[in-house]
Parts: sequence; structure tokens; C-alpha cells
Amino acid sequence: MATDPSRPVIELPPQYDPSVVEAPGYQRWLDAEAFTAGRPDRADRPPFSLVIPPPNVTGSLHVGHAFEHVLMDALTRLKRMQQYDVLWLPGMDHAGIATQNAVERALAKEGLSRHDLGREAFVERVWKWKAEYGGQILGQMRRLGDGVDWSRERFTMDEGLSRAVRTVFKQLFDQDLIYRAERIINWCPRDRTALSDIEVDHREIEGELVTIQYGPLTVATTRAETMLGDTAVAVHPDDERYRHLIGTMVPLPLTGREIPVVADEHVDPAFGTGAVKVTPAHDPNDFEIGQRHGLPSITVLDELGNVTAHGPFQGLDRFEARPAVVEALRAEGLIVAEKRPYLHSVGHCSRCGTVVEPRLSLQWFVRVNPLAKRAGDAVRAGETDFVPPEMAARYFSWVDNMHDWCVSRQLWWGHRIPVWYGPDGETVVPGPDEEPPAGPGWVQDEDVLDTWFSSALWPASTLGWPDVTPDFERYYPTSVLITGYDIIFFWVARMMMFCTFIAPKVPFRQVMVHGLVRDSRGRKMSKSAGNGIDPLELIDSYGTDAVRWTLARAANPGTDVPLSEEWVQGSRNFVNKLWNATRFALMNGADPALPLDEAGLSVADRWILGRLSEVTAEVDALYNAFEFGKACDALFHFARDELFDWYVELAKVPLRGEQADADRTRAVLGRCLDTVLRLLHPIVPFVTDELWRSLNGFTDDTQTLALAQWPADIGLRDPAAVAEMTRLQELVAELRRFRTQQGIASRRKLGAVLLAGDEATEAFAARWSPQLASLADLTIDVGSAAPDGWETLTAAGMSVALDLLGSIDVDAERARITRALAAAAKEIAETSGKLNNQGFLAKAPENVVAKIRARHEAAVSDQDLLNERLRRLG
RNA sequence: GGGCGAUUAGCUCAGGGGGAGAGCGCUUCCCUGACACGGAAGAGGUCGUAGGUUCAAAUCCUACAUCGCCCACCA
Repeated sequence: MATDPSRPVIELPPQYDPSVVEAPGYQRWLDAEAFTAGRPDRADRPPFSLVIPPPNVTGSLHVGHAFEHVLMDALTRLKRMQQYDVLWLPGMDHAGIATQNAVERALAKEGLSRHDLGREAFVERVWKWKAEYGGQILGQMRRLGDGVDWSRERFTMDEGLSRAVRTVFKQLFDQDLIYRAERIINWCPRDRTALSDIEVDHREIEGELVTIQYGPLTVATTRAETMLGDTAVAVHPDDERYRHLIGTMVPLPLTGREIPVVADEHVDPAFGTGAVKVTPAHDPNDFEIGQRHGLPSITVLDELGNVTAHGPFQGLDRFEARPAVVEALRAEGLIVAEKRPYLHSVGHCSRCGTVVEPRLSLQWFVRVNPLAKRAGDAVRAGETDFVPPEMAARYFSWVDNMHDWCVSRQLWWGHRIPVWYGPDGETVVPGPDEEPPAGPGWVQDEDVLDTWFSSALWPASTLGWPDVTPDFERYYPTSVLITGYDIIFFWVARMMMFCTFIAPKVPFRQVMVHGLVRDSRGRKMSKSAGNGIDPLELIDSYGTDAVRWTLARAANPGTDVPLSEEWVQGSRNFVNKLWNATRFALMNGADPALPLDEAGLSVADRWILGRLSEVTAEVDALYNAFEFGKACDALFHFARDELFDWYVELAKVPLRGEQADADRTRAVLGRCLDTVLRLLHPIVPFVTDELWRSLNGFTDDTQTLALAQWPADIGLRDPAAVAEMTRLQELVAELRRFRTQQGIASRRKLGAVLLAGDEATEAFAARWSPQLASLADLTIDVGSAAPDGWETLTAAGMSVALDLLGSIDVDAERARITRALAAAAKEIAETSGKLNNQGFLAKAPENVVAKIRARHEAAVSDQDLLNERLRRLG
């Protein structure tokens, strides 16, 4: 049974070149419609769906995206091979504030601001930006090999998704879950918009605490300028020091106003002076105190952070006003304690880094309590699982302690709030398909919604919600969400809130949480730190598969992933190894289609097929548990250490031997490689598809691993074959070690006689002597006694006589020893220049001395050994 | 202030009551007809510290130290 002669012979070059394989490979998948969900041939298969965490249209994909995409792609490729009807839905996020900032920066280079263009022209400009950068991202996804269904691509500002936003807004409004109110919100004076709590980063800042005299009381503050807006001083109701002052008025310096002293539980008597200035318009706590005591709120800072209060400070920036106010107070002798440094946490805009100003402002809020309760309960009830489970704690810590969500943004790019205000103070929220009220005096709210408002609907809106489309019915809820732990609050929790509100099913059954990509020293990658790696540059240098393999191999659920270029090189090497092992198999006629005669298998065949079975089962389980790193590890070691290093080497003997042995080996090798390529395909899709097609002699473009069957455990296990292989490996290792220790060049054949003592060893010797000869570079005989003068080595139950003296090139060995002695002596001289009477240096780092001494001793003992042998030789 | 996690070979990390592992790096030899993006043989760790449980602890418990991360309305 020789290889089918009509089969095309495919020759591979000795090095894998990703640049000629990847682009045609991706096109082949597209042409085969491999990534299209709902293929007619899978109509009766179960669906498996996931949505991409939509990247921002700003900029391009970074290495974190690459990592996330590799995980999603590996998972969907696995499921596709398992013959699910897979939907991986791609798309992008309009990323309101980030995109608006980016476009504004571009405009600034032309000397323009968004106000020069006006709202309509500016928004048009952003759409143009989106067309340009969005296209760039899509190209990058192709390079990564992402098997997404391009026919279902979505954008958060698509008409359909915008309608979903209006629909949910209307529903929330009608159920009193969204409301407009004047509240303290986080205000970014640079971006001039409100921010939600999680868009604020808290950083420890060294501030200055000053203590100010308010009549009979003193108060401490780090934000002196806000005192212009104080409307009370608060003390603890039980504080004996101040009880007599409660209800009295105290003078507010610099303003000529008087403010009341109020009692409030919030005040900690042990902190500072025990008396707190109350600025309801510029501090969330103070606002609460103000509400409790009916205090007025006086706004003293405008939207730029400039002082609005009348007087000498008017128009000053808040950071100019701060020292100015302190100076003015000092001039009046009202600074009772000097400034002292004080470490406290200050909010910064997560987008631009500006210090956030708490500010009283009229905004729209989502009443999150009922929504968050349901979102938390869904996870508690097991409707959605977190992987790894510890990550659920982060989720709960948020949904269980959430404040109302400020969703209005004073931006132009985003979903405009679907609310109209009438001439007589009416507030109307029309249905998503209704005409808004028109006529004199009617205006739409100027603001847009937080970008996460539409993201929260993503799994439902991309599938057609609010319409019950065929896609929505088939693919919702999605099977799994893959995202980073940094995004649980922003996105996962909000999707759970909104989707359980509208659907009312959970948006996904599982959340697989991955870590962040870090550099080789564990530091977070960022452009500013200069340690960022562009995944596309790595791909250009080493190929997509090498980059994917590097990331996947380090992927343990929930933990961070280090990345450095040299590890990608290592991956590239493995990919190339895979290429060459397959190349060898092809050159030797391996073919998965050859029949496998189980009865005629050799020990080596039964060993490798058994191991193949085990690894198939192991990898299957690991993939399903999202243990990509461990799956890669198992495959790496099986492929390299067992299949390539041992089976392929052993196969060289039968492949060059009898026809029947050769054909049997071709069948086994073909089968093993075919299976390994399938198992590797989810991680390294390009090279495996190319090799698999070559190995199987496929030339038809529709034949692709992307749609091939996932391998099943063929159920072969052969402990006896494993035991015998282990024995062989030990013997070979011992022979090689012996050779190295004796300094016999590996090119030189070492004469050997396998000493068969009994029937079992005789059989072993007869079976393996050709392979032993090839693996350990021996010329080999089987006998019962060691020839005179030969040395005997015993390992793994076999005794082998070795013709050591006949194998040594005396002149070469003598030269080698002389060289070693000279090198050691030179090293000694270079290290200290002084030798003690034993020939070793007296003073040098101990490890250096030890190293040199060892080398010197080794050379001396080699010399002794050689002399001894020469003497015996006569 | 609260919570979570980490501490294992030079670096980055797996492992998890009974033989101390991987990748990369390092040393020596070898360009042998799949592959030098390769092969072979090696060196290297008292698994953070101190106690405890156990026949047995890198692994479980307690405390401590150090380092991360997250949350929080600390004037």
C-alpha cells in the first residue's frame, strides 16, 4: 500500500515564511465562508456565540487587544471545529469622550476648535475620522487572523443600535429608573463635561492642609478657595466642645456673610479640629449635609474651574485662587495653623488627567439600585459564571455598592439624549419610533449619553434588539464573554444591569476574565513608559502565529501576561519546528489517509498513538476550562519532546527499511501530525492550515482546518509500550551521556555490543538495535560477552560493551585537553595575575574561583584518563 | 480604611501534602540528508521569614515581612 501516486506531491521550503502564507490563508477562510454564522450545513447544530468587546474607534489595536482577540479566536475556532454554529460578532465603540478628544486634537493642529465648526459639522468630522481609523482596526483584525463574522459587523452609533439606546432610555424613563436632577457630579474642567464615578482615577497627592478661623471655630481644608461657597460649619452633635455653638451664626471670612453651625453625624470629632466647613455646591459630603439641613448651595466655580464669586478672586483659576485666598486670610490673621503637607486622594479625569472638580450640576442619572440588585442576583443564582470564580468578587463589590450613574455628558459625539423640553417646562421622551414634539419653544436636550450606556446594550443590540430577530432568538444569550478584569465595572456589570432589564435574560452564560499584558519585567505596558509593544510590528517580524502562541502560552485565567520579543522568537522557532517536522513527514510519504492496521503496529507506533490519545483528551479538557496556557504547554511538549524528538527519529529506521514497515510508519506519522495540527489550529491557525492541507494533499480551497472536525480521543492506551519506550529513552540518554563525558565527538561512531543476558533482553536488543545505533551514533552488534579491553555500561536493565579506545582520536583528544588546560590557566592569570602555590588564585570571588578550579580539574582528570587508556592500549 | 492576590532557578511564571518543574537566558560539544529559527550533554533553587498541624509541608493553618492590584464621600 504505497502512497496514492495520483496525489499531488507538495514540497515545502525549509523555513516557514508567514508572509506568503497568512494573507492567502485568511482570504481562503473568507472565501469558504468559514466565519459566517448560520451556515445552512449547521442549521441543526447548537449555536455558540460571543460578541467582541468593541474597541474604541480611536487609534489602533494594542497588544492587550491582540491578547484578548487570540483568546476569543482560539475559543471560536475550537467550537467551530467541534461543529457548533459559531457566531463571533465584531464591531467598534464610538467611545464618546475619547474620540471627541482625539478629533479635537487633530482640529487643534489646524488651529480650529469644535466651536469654530459648530455641532453638526464637528460630528460629521468625527464620522470621517471613524471611517479612516475604523478601517485601520479592521485590517489589524485580519492580520491577527480573527475569525469574525464580517457580515454582522456593528458600530454603537449605527441606526439600529441608536434605536436600541432610545428604546431603553424610554423604558427606563417610564419606569422612573432614569431621572434628571441637580446633584454633585465629577466635573472635568478641561473636557468640560460630567463624568461617572468610574471615569475618575484617584491618586494620592501631597496637598496642603490649612486651618482657618471662623469666629469661635477653626476648620481645616485642602481646598481653601471653596470657602467662598461655604454655607455652614458642621460639628458632631455629641461633641462637648462645640455643643453650645450649634444653631448660632459664625462669620465667614472674606465674604461678609454669616453662616450657621449645624450638628451632623457625618463629622468625625477626632479628625482635625472636629469642625467642618460645609460647601454644598462643591463637595459630595457637604452636599449631603446641606440636604439634611436645608442649606443653600452656592456655586463659586464655573465649568472651566474659574472662580465666579464676586470679589477680588473672580475669574481666577481654582489653582490660582487657592493660594490667593490663603494669603488674603493670612493678611486678616485668620490662618491659625501654618500650611502643612497632607497626603490625600484626589480624583483625576481618567481621559485627560485633569483634577476633577466636584460640582453641582443638572444631569441625567440612572437609578441603579433595582437594576444592580437584579444584576447581582443573576450571578448569585448561577445564571452567569465567572472564570476564574474569584473574579466574581470584583463584580459583587461594585453591583452591591453602587451609586446612581450619571449618564449625561456635555459632549457632541454620542447618542443625543432623547428628551425634549417644552415651552411650559414639559419633559417628553418620545418612543423610539415616534416623532418628537415640534413647534415653538420645544428643544431637545443638548447633551449626549455616556458611551457606556450604549455599550451596556451591546450583546442584545448587535443581535437586533429591540426587535426579536432570528439572530436574537438564536444567539442570545451569548455563550461567553471574554474580557479583562479592568473592565468588569465599566462594562460587564452594566451589561448585566441593562440586559437583564430588557431581555430579561442574562447577556452571557460565562464571563472569562483575562489579565493584562505586561512587559518582560512585569510592568504594565504603556506608551508613556516606553515599554509598549506594537503587536503588528511583532507580526511583521515573526508572523501572526508566533505572536499568538506567545500570548496564548502565557494565558492563565485571570492572571497577567508578560510579553517580550525574545519569547516571540522562541515561539517562532517552535512554529518553524512544526513546519519542518511536517516537511520531513511529507518527504517520506506520510499520509493521514493511509489505513491503520492496529494489529501490525510496532511498539513505537503503539506508544505514540497512545500518547496522542491521552494528549487529545487532556487538551480538550484544558481548552474547555479556558486553560489556554496549559493546553499550549501540553501540546508543545507532546509535539516537540515526544512526536518530533523520539517518534520521528525512531521512524527514520522503518521508513528506510522494508516496504510494509515504511507504509505502516507513514500511516502512523500521518495520523499523529494530522491530529496535532488540528489540536494546534485554534492557537496557530495559519501555519497549521497550510501544513494540514499539504499533508492531506488538499488543493481545493474549501478544504480548510477552520471547518475540519475536532479530533476525538481514539481511545488507545498502551502502558506496556510506554514502559518499553521509557526504557529505551533511558538507555539512549545514558549512552549519550557516556559519550559526552568521554569526550567522543558525535560524528565518530562508537563500536558497541548489546549484551543479551536472557530472552527478554535479547528481544529488546534485537528490536531496538538499529534505532540505538542511529540515536546514539553506534555501530552495533548483539552478543553475549564483552570483547577484550571494552568498557561496559549498564542502564535500564541492559548492558552494553563499548569500544572506547578504538573510538578515541588520540591526537584530537590530546589537543583538546591541552587547549582546555591552557584556557584555564589563562583565565586564572586574567582574573588575578597572582597564583598561590597550588596554582589557584588566592583572592577572587568565590564563585569565580570555583568555576575556574572546576574547569582546570576537569582538564587535568581528562588528561589522566587519556594517559591511563593509552597505557592500557600499550 | 476595607478587600483580593503574590512571594518557587539569572528573568518571566506553572505546580500544589510523599521524586523541585517549564520557557527564555547561561556552559560545553556538534553546521549528521526535516529543521543551526537545529541537535546532544550540562550548570543553576535550603520553593519570603517564624511558628503550628501531620508519619510526611514548597504545598494546609497562624502570624509577620515585602510587593502588587482593586474599592472607599479620610474635611
